[in-house]
Amino acid sequence: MDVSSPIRIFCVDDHPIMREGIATIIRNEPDMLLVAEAATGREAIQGYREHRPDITLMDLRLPDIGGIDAMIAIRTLAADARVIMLTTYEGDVEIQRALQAGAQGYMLKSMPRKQLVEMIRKVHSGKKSIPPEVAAHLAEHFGDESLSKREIEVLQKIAGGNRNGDIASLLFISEETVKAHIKHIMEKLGAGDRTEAVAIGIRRGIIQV
Amino acid sequence: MDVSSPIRIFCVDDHPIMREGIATIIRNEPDMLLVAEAATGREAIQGYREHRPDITLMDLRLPDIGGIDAMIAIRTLAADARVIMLTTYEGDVEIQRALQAGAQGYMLKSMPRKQLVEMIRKVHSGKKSIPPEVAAHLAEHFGDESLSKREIEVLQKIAGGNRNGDIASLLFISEETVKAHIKHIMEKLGAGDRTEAVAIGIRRGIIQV
DNA sequence: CAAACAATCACTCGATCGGGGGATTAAATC
DNA sequence: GATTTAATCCCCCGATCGAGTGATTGTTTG
Repeated sequence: MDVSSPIRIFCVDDHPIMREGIATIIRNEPDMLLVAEAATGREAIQGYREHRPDITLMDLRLPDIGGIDAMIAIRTLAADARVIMLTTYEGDVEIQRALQAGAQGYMLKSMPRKQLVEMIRKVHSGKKSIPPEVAAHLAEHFGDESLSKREIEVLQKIAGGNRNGDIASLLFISEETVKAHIKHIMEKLGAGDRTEAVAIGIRRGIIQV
Repeated sequence: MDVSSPIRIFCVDDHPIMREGIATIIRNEPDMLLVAEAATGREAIQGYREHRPDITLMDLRLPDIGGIDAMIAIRTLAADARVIMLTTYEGDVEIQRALQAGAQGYMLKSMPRKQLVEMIRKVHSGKKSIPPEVAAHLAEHFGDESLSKREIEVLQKIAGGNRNGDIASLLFISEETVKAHIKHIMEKLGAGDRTEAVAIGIRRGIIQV
């Protein structure tokens, strides 16, 4: 291990206690250095620009700009940026989106310390890293058709208690079209009715509550 | 501050990183001492019995026995046990249940370090402590009628995509009774239809997804 | 270019839902 | 003992939903 150039780490999380924990873990690793912290997506982008860290640990849920969007912004201004998503489980859709958007690692907050530092080293060495627990969640819905933008929009309205006619008015389309969308949503999610579709959508992170 | 007898703290959380953060924060407070850690509800009860801490910091979501039930068990064997719930926001119903079950404090993981140590001192001195952010969530639904056991059961079935007839069979009651329950559920939650009732139930922590 | 997909709309029809009116019983609370 | 609440059941009926079976247009992709 090259002591002269430690892995420079940037930690983004809106929970101060969590940041404290990450800071302490990194402090105990001689080959790592925490160079900056951020609590929001905006701060994350700004902080990356300033510090140019080797590894960015990014929470998914942030107050202003979400973790995935912040990562996309960072990777736009530095395509080689290495980002590890560090979060509580949020539904397979979020994992998928994060990896598609270029995350090199996806770590659950419930995992042991050791696994975190191992993942940091692995990603720093240029490899991607997805723990088996995360991969399992991903595999569970692998190959499932994902909802289109419009379908998600409709599902969101359904969750709000809107009837088909209401949704039609809100989206400026006919009620028949709404029904077609709902049919597809139910098929894709494997739901028996609109209500189950909402429950599944929330569980899988497709819509927010 | 009496240096000879620090506040003895017991930390229960299934996230190792979070425990590390709490440990570090407490380590920096000269009048506090972390005497034990636990990662599950069962371990929490066992750990309390062994260490008899002054303050127990308890996460709401734990793998085996939930935080609230673990607290109830602890308070059964030591009625004067002081427990602070430390969690991400889970819905007002959880806060309410925790406080009703005897928690002396309710802290969100998104709050600053300082507030945590202040709460620990306050609760140790015998006061209850609920931060304004948490109180606001509580107030939002204060006075709302809560769902009965049966109603929650029905709501859970609705979320599973069951039709009224199915629910009737599953619960060995008539479909008319199911409809009566659903009517009450929608009234109490202020939902326009069964689907919105499910969305609200999930958001408020009444049913799990 | 063909194929696949997203998004739009139309018509029918039986099943399901939810509002409106009740009612009874048992348990808990006052 | 009176009141409240939970849980159960009944009938009627219009509104809504979801299945079935279509179609058109534009975009993306192999």
